[in-house]
Amino acid sequence: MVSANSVPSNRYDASLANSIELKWQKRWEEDGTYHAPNPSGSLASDSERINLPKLFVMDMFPYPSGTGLHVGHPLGFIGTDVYARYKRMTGYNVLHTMGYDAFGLPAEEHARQTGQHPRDNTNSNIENMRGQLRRLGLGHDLRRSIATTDIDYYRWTQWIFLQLFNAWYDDENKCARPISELEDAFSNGSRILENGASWNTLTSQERKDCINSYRLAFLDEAPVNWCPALGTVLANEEITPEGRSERGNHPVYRRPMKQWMMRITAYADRLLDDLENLDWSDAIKTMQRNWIGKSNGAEIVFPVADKEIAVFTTRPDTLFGATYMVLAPEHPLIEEIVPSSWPDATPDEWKQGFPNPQTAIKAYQQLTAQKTDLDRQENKEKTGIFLGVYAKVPVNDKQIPVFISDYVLMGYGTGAIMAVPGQDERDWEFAELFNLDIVRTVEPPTSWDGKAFTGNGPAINSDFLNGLSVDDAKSKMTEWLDTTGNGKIKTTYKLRDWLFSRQRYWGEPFPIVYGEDGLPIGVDERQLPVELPDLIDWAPRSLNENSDPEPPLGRASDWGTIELDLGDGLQSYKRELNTMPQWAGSCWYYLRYLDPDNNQNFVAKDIEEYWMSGDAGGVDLYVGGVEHAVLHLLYSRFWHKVLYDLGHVSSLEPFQRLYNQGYIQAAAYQDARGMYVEASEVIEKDGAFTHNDEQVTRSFGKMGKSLKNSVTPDEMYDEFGADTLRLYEMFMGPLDQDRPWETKSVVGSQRLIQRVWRNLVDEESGNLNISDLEASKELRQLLHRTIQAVNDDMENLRFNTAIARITELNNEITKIPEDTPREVAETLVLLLSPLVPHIAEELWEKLGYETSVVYASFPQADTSLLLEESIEIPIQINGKVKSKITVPSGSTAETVREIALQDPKINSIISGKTIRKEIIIDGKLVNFVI
RNA sequence: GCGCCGGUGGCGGAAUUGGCAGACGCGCAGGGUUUAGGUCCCUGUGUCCAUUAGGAUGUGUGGGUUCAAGUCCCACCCGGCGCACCA
Repeated sequence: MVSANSVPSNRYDASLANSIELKWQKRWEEDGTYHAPNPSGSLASDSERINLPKLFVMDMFPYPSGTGLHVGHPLGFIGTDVYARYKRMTGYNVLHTMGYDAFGLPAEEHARQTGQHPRDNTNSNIENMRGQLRRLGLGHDLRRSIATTDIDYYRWTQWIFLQLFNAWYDDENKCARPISELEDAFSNGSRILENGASWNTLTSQERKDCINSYRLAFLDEAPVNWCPALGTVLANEEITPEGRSERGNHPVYRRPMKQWMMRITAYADRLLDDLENLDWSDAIKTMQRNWIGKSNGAEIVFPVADKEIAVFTTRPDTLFGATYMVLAPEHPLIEEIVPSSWPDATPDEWKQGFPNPQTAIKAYQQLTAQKTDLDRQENKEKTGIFLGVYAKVPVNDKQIPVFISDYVLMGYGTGAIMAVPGQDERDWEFAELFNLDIVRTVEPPTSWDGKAFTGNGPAINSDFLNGLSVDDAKSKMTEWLDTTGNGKIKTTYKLRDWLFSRQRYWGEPFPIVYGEDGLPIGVDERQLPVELPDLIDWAPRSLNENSDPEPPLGRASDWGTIELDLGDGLQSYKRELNTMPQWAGSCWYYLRYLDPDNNQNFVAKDIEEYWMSGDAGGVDLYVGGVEHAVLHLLYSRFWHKVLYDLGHVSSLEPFQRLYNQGYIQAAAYQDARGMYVEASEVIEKDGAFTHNDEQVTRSFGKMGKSLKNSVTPDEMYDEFGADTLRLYEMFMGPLDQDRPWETKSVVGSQRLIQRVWRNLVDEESGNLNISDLEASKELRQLLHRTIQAVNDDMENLRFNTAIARITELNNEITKIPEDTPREVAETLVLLLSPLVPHIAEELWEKLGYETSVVYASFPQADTSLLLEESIEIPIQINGKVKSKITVPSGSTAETVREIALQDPKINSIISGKTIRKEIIIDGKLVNFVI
């Protein structure tokens, strides 16, 4: 039906946009337009592009959730797509694809609720998301797409696990090596056991235990984070600062359990040092540095009763100022040293009314155990109690009292400190509370009126250190400790080993079995994959903090036992029933993109070398949210370094350049009860907001289901089209910044495409409407200045300003009364094509090209056209602009000065006055000071 | 408390090395096209004063350096993020 109004039949509107978009999406898929050739293997081709420099662009892959995408999700995906398209047009073989991080809790929860197998649910979610991303026109090489749940994928995740299981960390050479080399070294005597025992005298069981204790993936009985609500244990990285689960915010309890661990601590120094060479934001680097938490210092041994207690300090130079010692309430030696009665002359305030140290200590320990981590953090009032014993300071033989207090943490250092109130604020506070001695060992400045002095200054009250600076005193004291055997240099880290097992169904099974001796054995790699069994029983279990975790795989009874021949005949083995955490699959997916069909190897060596080469090597651009700063990014770097050590990859780091995109936020509305109401139903009137005639209040937050403020891409396609959505998201602001979504502003981006279309195409007939005449000099100059600016912006991911420059150019084209000259029209289409690929393809085709615009050359500026013949220069008097003059470019300062002085306005201001100073900046401005 | 990032019109945001603040877009106002609304097109739009010409003022606050400061320096306020009794 032709409507009564007179909208031209070929106006660029949503329906035209949609038909163009669907046409090209189909064409691209049929033509394999975005297929990037590999140097060999199943994805090799005779394409010349293999000879171009490579570029590997990647997004943090999404979890395929059941609710689908909202417009906030694809911001980074569009950004990488624009960049990848730009680089394709400037002569790169670009690899860009998308995978799915598809193991995880939601699919399992869904299975519990519906009885549907997680695999079915996951696969349909992936299909749904693929469709949504395809509709956006993202230029992905879909042959390379993987899901972590694919058996052909997790087979190799298991293979990498075996690499870690079958490796140990050689501290001397600072790299991972095959575990067989360690065994050889022990048996031929080139390496001796830590406890000095002889390898030959060990039983075979003892040898296995010894070797197992060295593996990079190992079983350990250690306090872990047990979350009964989720039914699983969790890594430290998955616990919030409040001590709850990151997912779901459930309570978490610390309990010792035997679990799989990854020896990430062995890589602490390399993970820290190699940050230097990465092109990552300082914010993320700082977060990783904080998480690793390295501090250099010394371990000093204090005799206490008939025992020795080691403390860790970063300030060995202050040892002469140690006036008491504090142990963490959980310190294992407490029970062995606590006496049955208070020593003579113990001050009453140290006893706190308790009849003897043993009851006092017990009471304090109970008090601490009741405190949550949050209490312990928030309430920083010092508390503690005297342990009833004294320690001897090694350097001056002073007897100092030993306390326990919860301001000392068992999880850091040795769980014991020497307290130096003179140089430590916390110790000063504690010393005041218990009336303990305070000895300054660093002289504060004369103006100092504070308490503890933590700055630099000459050592005092410190015998052989007196007069030395803090740094010199540290090294001298460390030397003394070392030669006298009272201590040694020590480095500590906050980083703990990575808890790697989960009691979940929907994850990778471990390629591990247990023999009769109960020790873990790695499955032979030829027996991979270890496939997840199908489960029937999805019923939830009610667990509490005292329950033991129940791995769901334990319910698949046949599966748990297996007959294997591991070299000594067919025997029965028990399978590991835990599964790997979700981070396992995301640790290495970038490598599988490179060679997804390879069934001989996780990636072929030459293909890996081709795509991962570069300055320091790795993915050339990795874009994603800041929330993965320490989890995924740290784990992935760790695995990559292990693979590097074992010779499986060629680059030291996985991600050379990391870019954190911002989030799209949107207005959210709450009613009087504080409940969120559907944002799309809120009506604004005179600055007030109502929902069903009820007053609501507005705030801004991350777009999503919980704030009921989602806008879906589908709504945007119906109203504007995918190109408009892409353009709007790129135009909203810098890619790394959060920005509020405003549906009413989207029309501006549609107008730009509409005007470009109208400048090239007759809206009535749909025919090309351009001229073969040359562009005017002015237009051509503007064209080349635009080309220059857009290239610069694209290179630096500044898409918002690139779009502004293109808009300016198009506004000028709109103003010329004649048809648009072809050279301008073609350039405009090319400049726009990374941003709005569908309409660009359509126009490119109309312009007579038979090959895709995707591989056309991006315009390069003719620098000779960038110089202007004449330029406008502002003339200031006393720094304020009073007039402007136009002079030929390249005019001498003297000429500019003459013309400026002749300007009538300037002349009238300065006539009769003396010019005290003249500033003439070539081509920029003139300033007369009067 | 410590560290990092940020604060520019009604709104999103532009401004190489200090050199014309507010590019580009939204919104708004006026006009054109249209029976009307919408679409589309044109013009204007930091604030204040002035009918106009023009003038003053202006980048969180207060100081400073400079011929010239959104940009550099000092002190502070506000917002976001990270770390937080780490010895």
